[in-house]
Amino acid sequence: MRSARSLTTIRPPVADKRGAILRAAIRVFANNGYFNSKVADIASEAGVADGTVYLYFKSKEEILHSIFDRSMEEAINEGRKQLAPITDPREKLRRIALLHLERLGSDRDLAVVFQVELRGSTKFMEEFSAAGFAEYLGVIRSTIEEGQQAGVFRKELNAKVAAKILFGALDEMATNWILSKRRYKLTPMVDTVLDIFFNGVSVK
Amino acid sequence: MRSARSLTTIRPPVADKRGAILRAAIRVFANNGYFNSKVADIASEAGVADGTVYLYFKSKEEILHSIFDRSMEEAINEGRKQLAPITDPREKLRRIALLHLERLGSDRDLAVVFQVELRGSTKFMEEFSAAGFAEYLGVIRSTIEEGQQAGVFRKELNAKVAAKILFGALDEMATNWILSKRRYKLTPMVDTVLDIFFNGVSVK
Amino acid sequence: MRSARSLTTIRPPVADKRGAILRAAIRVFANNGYFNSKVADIASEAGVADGTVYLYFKSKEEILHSIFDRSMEEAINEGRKQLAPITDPREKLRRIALLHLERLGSDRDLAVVFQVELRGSTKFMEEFSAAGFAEYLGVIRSTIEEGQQAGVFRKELNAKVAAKILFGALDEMATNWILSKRRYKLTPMVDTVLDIFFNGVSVK
Amino acid sequence: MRSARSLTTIRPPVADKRGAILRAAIRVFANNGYFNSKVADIASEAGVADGTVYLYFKSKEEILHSIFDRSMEEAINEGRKQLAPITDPREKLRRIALLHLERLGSDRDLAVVFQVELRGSTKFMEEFSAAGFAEYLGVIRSTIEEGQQAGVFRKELNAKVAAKILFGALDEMATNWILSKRRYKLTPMVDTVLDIFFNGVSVK
DNA sequence: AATGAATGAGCATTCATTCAT
DNA sequence: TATGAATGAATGCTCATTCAT
Repeated sequence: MRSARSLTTIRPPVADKRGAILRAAIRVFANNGYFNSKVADIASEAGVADGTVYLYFKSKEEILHSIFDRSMEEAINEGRKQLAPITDPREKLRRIALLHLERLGSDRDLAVVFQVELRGSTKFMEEFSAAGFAEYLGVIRSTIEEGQQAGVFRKELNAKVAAKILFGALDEMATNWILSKRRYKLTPMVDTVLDIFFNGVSVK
Repeated sequence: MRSARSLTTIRPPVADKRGAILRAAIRVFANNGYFNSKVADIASEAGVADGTVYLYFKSKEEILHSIFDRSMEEAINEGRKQLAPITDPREKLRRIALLHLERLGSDRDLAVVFQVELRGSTKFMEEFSAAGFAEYLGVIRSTIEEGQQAGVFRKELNAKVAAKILFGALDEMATNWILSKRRYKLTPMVDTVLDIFFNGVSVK
Repeated sequence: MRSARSLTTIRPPVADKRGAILRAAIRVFANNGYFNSKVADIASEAGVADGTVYLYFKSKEEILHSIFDRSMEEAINEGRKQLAPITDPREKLRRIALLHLERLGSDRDLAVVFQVELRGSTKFMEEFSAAGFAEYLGVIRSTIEEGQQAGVFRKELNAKVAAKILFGALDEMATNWILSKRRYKLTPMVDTVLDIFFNGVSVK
Repeated sequence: MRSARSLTTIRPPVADKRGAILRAAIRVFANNGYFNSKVADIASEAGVADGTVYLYFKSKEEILHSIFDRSMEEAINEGRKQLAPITDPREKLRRIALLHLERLGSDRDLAVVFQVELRGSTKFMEEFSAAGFAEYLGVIRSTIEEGQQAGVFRKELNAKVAAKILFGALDEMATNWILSKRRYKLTPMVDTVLDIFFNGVSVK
């Protein structure tokens, strides 16, 4: 009996296999790139058999999508929670920027997947754009509009374009941080970005 | 005389095969993505045999690199020429931004390759970053520094970070333009970007 | 009970896939030559998918090596067993020669691979020479030396050269047998070869 | 006129291009093996353009055949000349063996082609066997028969098999010499081979 | 649910050969 | 004769996916 039981118990109870596979995929994609990563690599990194991957994901591509979806969902939920009590548009944008860089800065592998691997296909980029990203940009945009309404940001500015500018700046900070050989903290970049951005969009 | 002439004209004057292959590759990569593009597709698009591709390029990957190299070289040469006579830092930056968006805006396929396909591999991104891109960022940065020296831009700003912000904003304009379903002119975005950026970095 | 058994038997018992592939390769190589044989041919001859070949062998070349290795190992094991009880040097050599021609004579395809395909590359020949072949020649040689010690073979002869002569003679018998259009028994050739060889090396 | 003339003369007068290509092929085949040798390699080694090769040979395979044919023809002509004045069967065999090893021993590359490259295809081996080789073996055989008639070689021996034995021994000497790392003279091996062979076949 | 052996479509690259000059 | 750019058929190997156990 004991032997039978131990046989089952020897293997660590990888309870959340889906999660394990997803985490493994992030690591593998970050190291080799999506197209150069083999499903077998992901499986072995996750400690499961090749076939098991297909019990949780329909295809290799779906894994990439799931990484994006899950991360965006987490980020958006966390974002909503943190933004809820804030009313000052400037403060809101600061929080958004901070969350943006904190999230990427705290998980380099995930950041690589987001900044590099997810960009490698127009197909994905289009969906990406259509899905979570548009929503994200929308949040920035309406916060800017709030600021315009409140009279702190210049009314003549196109809020959508301004939102893209802020996003583009943050995005570039993240990409540069990943590619840089030097190791520095990503979050502090928020200050310069917002210094320039706020000066740029504020009413004098 | 005519016959002699027609002899030369019979076969379509694919004189510049290397160029033809490069142009074909841009189209094919833009449509299918680098990894989903077959060398055979490029060859047939260029109107040459599969093997001919390998007379001009060592590998599929080298084609991608060559696209980048050739385009960057052109852009840099053109840039130098246009920037030479300009002394005002603001004007210089405007010219840079204009060239940036004009170039991408005038060749959607090339833009797709630059904004999407070239981003899909850390390996390439690192080289990219190391090579032309670093130089490009350097030009923006030193122009900003000139502005700081001249007393038009705030001295306390980190010029390198400011350069990244400007680049990131322009880059995002380009990426959004590509992914957008709506067809609009890319170049005019320069105005908003610079409006905000200049207000952001200028001494009051 | 029977059903359980039949479950196992339904799929043709290609139990030993590795062995099946090896046997198929011998047939294919013998018919087309190594360089003209496609991995796909081997796979289909073995009744497996192309990719399956690569589950058992790293490359086409490794298949050729494995054929050699496995056959040599078998031959050497069988040889050791049969030679062990024999003490008379002449008798030993006769046994060696017999085994040599019996083995090749009983599997024409294998013989073709050994006599023809394995010869077609200096690279392989060198390894071949370095590996099993040198050992094989060494056995013949030391048996001849035993005979010299025992006073039955002429002491002034270079045993190594004598060994090569015997091997060369046997090898030629095998090659001729393969290439001949006529079908005859290979083993009996041993008698003439040894008649001449023994007369040639013996003390009068 | 002078200019016209010099134009023709500038290029070194590779008068015998066919021969040059053949010699180049021997070198290339010996170094890389027939299947790994590219026609382009042969052309460049011969100092001609790729296409030129096809003005003298129908195909890559024909080059290999021509190497064999030309060498055999030379060998046979030389052999006939040298054997003509000899009447003693023993002396004749000695001359044959000597010519055999001298020829191979004096041109390692050619030897490699003969001992290794030409063996790599059953197809060729069969033609080889049918063509020059059968004739060669026939000469040895009839010389042995002369010896039997003359009462110096044992009448009960099968002359054809005896011929193969001698050939096999010489062939093995050549192959071993090629593959050996040590550098030694090939021709002296004739002595041991014939010592053993003559003792083996002679009437006591 | 889990396994991992088996599958087979897919593709970059090579190279013998041709042919316009 | 000679050239060498162009051709395009040919193939070893990979890897996402399936499925019998």
